[in-house]
Amino acid sequence: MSQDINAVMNEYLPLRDVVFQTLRQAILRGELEPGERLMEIHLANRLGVSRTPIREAIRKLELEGLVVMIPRRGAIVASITEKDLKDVLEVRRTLEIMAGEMACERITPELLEQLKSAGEEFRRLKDTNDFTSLAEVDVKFHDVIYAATDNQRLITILNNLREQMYRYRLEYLKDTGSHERLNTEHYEIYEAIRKGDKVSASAAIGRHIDNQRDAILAAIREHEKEENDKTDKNGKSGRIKGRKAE
Amino acid sequence: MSQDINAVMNEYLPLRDVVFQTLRQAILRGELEPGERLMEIHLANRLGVSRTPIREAIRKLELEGLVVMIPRRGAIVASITEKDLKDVLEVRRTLEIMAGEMACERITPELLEQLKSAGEEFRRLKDTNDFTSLAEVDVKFHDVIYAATDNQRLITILNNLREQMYRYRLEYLKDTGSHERLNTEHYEIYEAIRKGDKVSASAAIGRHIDNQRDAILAAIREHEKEENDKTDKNGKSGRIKGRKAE
DNA sequence: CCTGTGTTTTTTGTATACATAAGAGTATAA
DNA sequence: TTATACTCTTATGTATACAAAAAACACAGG
Repeated sequence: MSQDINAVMNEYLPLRDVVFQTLRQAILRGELEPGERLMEIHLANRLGVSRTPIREAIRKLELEGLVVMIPRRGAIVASITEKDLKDVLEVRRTLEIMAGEMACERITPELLEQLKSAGEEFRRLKDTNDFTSLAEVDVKFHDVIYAATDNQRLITILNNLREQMYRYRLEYLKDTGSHERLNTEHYEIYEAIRKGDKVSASAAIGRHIDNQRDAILAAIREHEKEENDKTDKNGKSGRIKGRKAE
Repeated sequence: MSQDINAVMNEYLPLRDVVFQTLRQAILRGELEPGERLMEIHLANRLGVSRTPIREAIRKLELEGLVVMIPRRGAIVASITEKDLKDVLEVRRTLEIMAGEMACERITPELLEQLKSAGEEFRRLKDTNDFTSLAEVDVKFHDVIYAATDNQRLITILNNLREQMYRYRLEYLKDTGSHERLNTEHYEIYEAIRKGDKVSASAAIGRHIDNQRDAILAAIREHEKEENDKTDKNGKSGRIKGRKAE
């Protein structure tokens, strides 16, 4: 079909973009740990390209805040402090509420339908152990609300803020006890948007993010505690790359 | 003084960053027009560096959305549609209000003092024709509010959003009729924050941004009308670089 | 055992080289 | 005149080369 032809036509991706997406994923998934150095030659060999695309990808990661440059030293994976996360969540809370209120006014019937399905799918999955799918559906749910705002800038910013905590998402979704509450919250949000009730939508989304916030912060603290225990016990911590940077 | 030593120590800036800032300024000030191509060799010669730093700077501009890449064709300066600007202003309005409310709670006496001075300085300048200084003071006023939020992520996003319209700022500040109103608005905002009155602060900032919005949109429409008149009259429009891109 | 110094290695920052795609221009044929 | 094929130019995309800074190391001296 012509769709395929189009796909082939758009198939061209500069190496720098491939590298960018690869590194980005690796950082957000935690495969590259905070503090770990990104050495150009090493990455170039590993990915089978020259330093040039690597460097250009790093420039983008730099602007996105996923890596930090140390002059004449190169890039290291940015570490997120608890303060950073609180800041991100504070902004995200405001913008998620904004998006929800806008969705109340602007959502289309098709998107409303999609929102419903996403909610239902979450409900179906909530008692399974398929955390990856669960995370995807959760993303989908919010994506629909974003799309309903018809504000591309808002969507971009919200996606970016959300991705900042991607590393912790799976972590806290493993707390199965919260699934029921998440499900309820989704339903409340859906209902509020369906009715066009901005006040309820705002309140529900606020609660939703607050709960997420608490869960993520708890997960982080748990995670850090484990890390400390590990390094305390055996000095030669399992991995070299785990080193925090100054 | 030791401040100077420190300055010298931090004096090192990779060429890519110099180029980045240079190009960025040029775009935001309108020296590089929307649709204009950024050709690497040309820029390299002009700035006296090789293509490498130019390319790395372009990668950052790309992520920031200030340029758009066309595959195997290079970068062109992104053009802002009216919809884009409305989107930006919509998000900015929400976040400026958020910042104002946070400032009500968290502002320190020193920052409050700075806010007062910035307001007063604006008042002093408002009847002069020094639009550049006026713009700077206006920036300063908002910067103080941002600083008071103690939320670095919010500050970064707000700065970015504000810069998106930098190209139009001088334009609309030339409308001297609005200066008195701007001055009043600044005072209202200052007073609300001083009192810690979130409701008033929110309302005042909302009005402030709404007015700015109207002024900027008016300036753009005026600007575009002029452009059209120009190109309509003499087919060979004065500049090659003015060409819009597809 | 620690400390300071000179040397080597590694890695970045920048420049340049080379292959290829896209576009412009040109000549030729209908 | 218009269309088409062919060349030629230009600019990008990627790889490589080279200089210089920083880190790692070794070694002499206290």
